[in-house]
Amino acid sequence: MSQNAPADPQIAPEQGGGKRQLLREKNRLTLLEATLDSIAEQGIAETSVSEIIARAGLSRGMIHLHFGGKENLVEAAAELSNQRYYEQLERHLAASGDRPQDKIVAIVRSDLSEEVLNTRNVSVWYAFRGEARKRAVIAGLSDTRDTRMGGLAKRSFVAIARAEGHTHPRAVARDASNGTLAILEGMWTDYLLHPDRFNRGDAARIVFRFLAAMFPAHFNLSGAR
Amino acid sequence: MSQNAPADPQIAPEQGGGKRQLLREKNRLTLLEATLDSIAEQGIAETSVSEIIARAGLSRGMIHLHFGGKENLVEAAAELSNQRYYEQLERHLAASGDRPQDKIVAIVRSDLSEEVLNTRNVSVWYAFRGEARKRAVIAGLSDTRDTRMGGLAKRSFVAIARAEGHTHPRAVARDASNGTLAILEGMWTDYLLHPDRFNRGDAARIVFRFLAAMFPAHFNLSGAR
Amino acid sequence: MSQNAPADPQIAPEQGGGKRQLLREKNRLTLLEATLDSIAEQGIAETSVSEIIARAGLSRGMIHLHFGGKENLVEAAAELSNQRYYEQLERHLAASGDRPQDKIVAIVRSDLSEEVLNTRNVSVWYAFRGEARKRAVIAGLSDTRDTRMGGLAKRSFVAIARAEGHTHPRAVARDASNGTLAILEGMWTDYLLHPDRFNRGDAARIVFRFLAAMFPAHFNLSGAR
Amino acid sequence: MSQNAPADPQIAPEQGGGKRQLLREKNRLTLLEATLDSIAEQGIAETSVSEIIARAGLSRGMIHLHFGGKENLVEAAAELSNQRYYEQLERHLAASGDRPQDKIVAIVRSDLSEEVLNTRNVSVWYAFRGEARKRAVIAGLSDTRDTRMGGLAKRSFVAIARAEGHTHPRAVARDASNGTLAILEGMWTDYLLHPDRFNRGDAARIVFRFLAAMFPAHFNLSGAR
DNA sequence: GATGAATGAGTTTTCATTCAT
DNA sequence: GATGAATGAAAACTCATTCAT
Repeated sequence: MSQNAPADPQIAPEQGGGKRQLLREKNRLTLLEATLDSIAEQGIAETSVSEIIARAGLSRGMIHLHFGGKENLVEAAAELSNQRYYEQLERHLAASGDRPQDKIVAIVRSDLSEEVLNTRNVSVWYAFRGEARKRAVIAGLSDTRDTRMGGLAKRSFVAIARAEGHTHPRAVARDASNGTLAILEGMWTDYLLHPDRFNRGDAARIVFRFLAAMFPAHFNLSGAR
Repeated sequence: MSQNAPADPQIAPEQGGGKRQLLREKNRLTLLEATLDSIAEQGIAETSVSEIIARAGLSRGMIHLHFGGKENLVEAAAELSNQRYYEQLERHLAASGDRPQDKIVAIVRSDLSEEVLNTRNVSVWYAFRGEARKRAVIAGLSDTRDTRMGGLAKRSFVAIARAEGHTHPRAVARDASNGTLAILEGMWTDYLLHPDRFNRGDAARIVFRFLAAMFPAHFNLSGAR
Repeated sequence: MSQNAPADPQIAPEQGGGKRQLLREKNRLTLLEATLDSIAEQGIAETSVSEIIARAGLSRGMIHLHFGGKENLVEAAAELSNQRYYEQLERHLAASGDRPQDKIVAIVRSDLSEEVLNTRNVSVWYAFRGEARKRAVIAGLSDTRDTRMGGLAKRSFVAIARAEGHTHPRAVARDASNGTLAILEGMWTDYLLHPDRFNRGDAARIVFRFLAAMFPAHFNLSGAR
Repeated sequence: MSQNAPADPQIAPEQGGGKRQLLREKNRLTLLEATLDSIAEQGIAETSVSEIIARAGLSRGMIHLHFGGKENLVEAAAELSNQRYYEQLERHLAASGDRPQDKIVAIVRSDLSEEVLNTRNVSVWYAFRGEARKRAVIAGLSDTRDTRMGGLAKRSFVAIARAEGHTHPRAVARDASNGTLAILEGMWTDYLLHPDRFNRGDAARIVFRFLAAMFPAHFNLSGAR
């Protein structure tokens, strides 16, 4: 039953708690990963406490010990998933050039990268979306996305639209920003429903097909100028 | 063994027969509507049999009498929702002009219309999406969408791309079709997460901003030429 | 659903009810047979009203119309089964000789005959036995068996024991009678548990092996002198 | 998915461990006894989970915790009942002499003893018999009986038949063995249907009346030479 | 008289949570 | 701190019976 029982905590009782603390953190993470795995594979409804602890190889009580209940655990898992999404985004942005079109390209590339757009993430993402209406915490995560990513995209597109000489650069930029993020959303749905026939290259080309049409001086089909 | 095979309503819906049959059909529909209401408001996980019958004002046994179980009921509800989506689409298509751009406009208008894109539908839609990975029937519904709607969109865009003189009209059309449907998907997500600040006009304008950029001879910001 | 619907009773409404009465009786019997079939194949617990009407091809209400409820139907089926058992026994007795050993042979032959000892009957019999403790009516049926068959067997053995010159013919006869009926019971159990390897000839030989040992002047291994 | 795999109690029943494990085992047994009581008094069909937990004074969930469902519980109860039957038999055999006729006497005595042949056991036994056709596990228990007990009886009778100078000792022994076990079966049925007028002495005498007739040098009416 | 849709009490089962060890 | 046996409310489902047609 407890083959994966964590190392005996009695081993170093007066060492200051450092090891203990580390173990705690490790168990916490194991539970979160097990939860995300289960949600990805079984869906939220099928993700029971028993399922989670079986995957984590930890004891039943641990969920309440660490998270105070299943609900909190699920929300923490949503937050973890969201946080990882942003870490990837920031990584891509950090590695990108400074021109506004570089930022847009980085956003698109990140959103379609294997690290972000994969079966597990997409499954988890849509499972949480299905819960968004009922769970404030989960709904809130998407807002963060809007704020951080939407703001950056919009600012970038304003610069691009100005450079392209549009008469109403702000209006164009707002639509371009919302539209780009919407297409990316749509690509995720496509991946969800057809993980086998989905193709990252095709997805990127579609996005840039639209962007190139709108801002020919800044984008082309290959993804970046 | 089920008490009654859930009678196939298709068998003899209009053979006169009478009040009995009609009432039966009405009850069936009441259950389906109650299920969709509950899914929209509580999510699939919270949609219990008790919840459904309380909303429907019908008896507990009826769910199993008509559908053979909760699972089948939920799937039938998904099918009903899907079917209604298509009815709206066909209505818009029937009322549209015959030019290819008219068809695209009809698709966009239908997808963003109040009858289709409303809180209830979007909630239900995303709840089902969260189940798609686990339920073949529900996943299948989206395929239908691809087939019927995707096919029409693609054919329309091929004609448009040719008329615009694109060198690779089929490739352009394929991307335009997938991209347009992807944006619409994204708009639905936007509506899901921000039903209050969502604006149909803005959404349509964003779509047509992209389409106008790509096919300036066929689309403009007002939605149709 | 009602493929086997009985002939329309409206056909001959004022013919004096003769046909109607006949149909009633036929439906009653169809229900009883369906009940016995179901009990034999599924056991009493699995024999639901739905199961019975599906087998009988009759309507749900009919059970209450004819028997006033499932319980009565099951008891009527038990009585029918019991009655048939006696019919076979009487047939064998009527066809037998008049000597006491002929009667014993007839009882044994009847009890081990294909018409009496077959899968359906044995299954039904043991299903009812399992209920005997709870259902007075069913328990009562076995008493009848004791009375009629036990009485005949005992009287026959008294004559046989006297003829064999036993010192306490009544005591011997009582034991021989009870013992013979007990062995036959045991043979039924054997058939229940091993219908494939059961052999009627072996069963008869075992009975007569015991009887021949006890009353060598009246019985031998071939079953009758 | 079950919350806990129903822990196999064989795994570590005597490893010290402690009160926890002991209590668990006690609860398991309490459930089994309550089940047997209920089956004996109400029959299998009336033995609901509610009935069992009311008798056991334990919680509803425990049945699924320990056995994974009612079906398994009933089968475990059948096994327990069977096992106890064998324990009594072995006890009688161990206390018996070594001569073959002593073994036969021990089998008969055990089968008719108060510890084995009592209202509860007989009711339970016949309830299970009624299920044998549907439940492989329960049917299998009777096979064990055949194997262990039938083998011993047959071997004993072969020795007896040889000593009595029978020309075909093996054939005689086989019939004597099957016949003896069949009579005992029949005695159980008699007890089931007439627990009040059943008399152990009479039952034993009937058995030995047959055996004495067949093997006069080895058996007499008092039960053993 | 016959039908079968409807009922709802009662069944089995699930599962987040608790808490003695 | 960690464990996992125990709990019991609530879930899905069954099914004999009723009764409008």
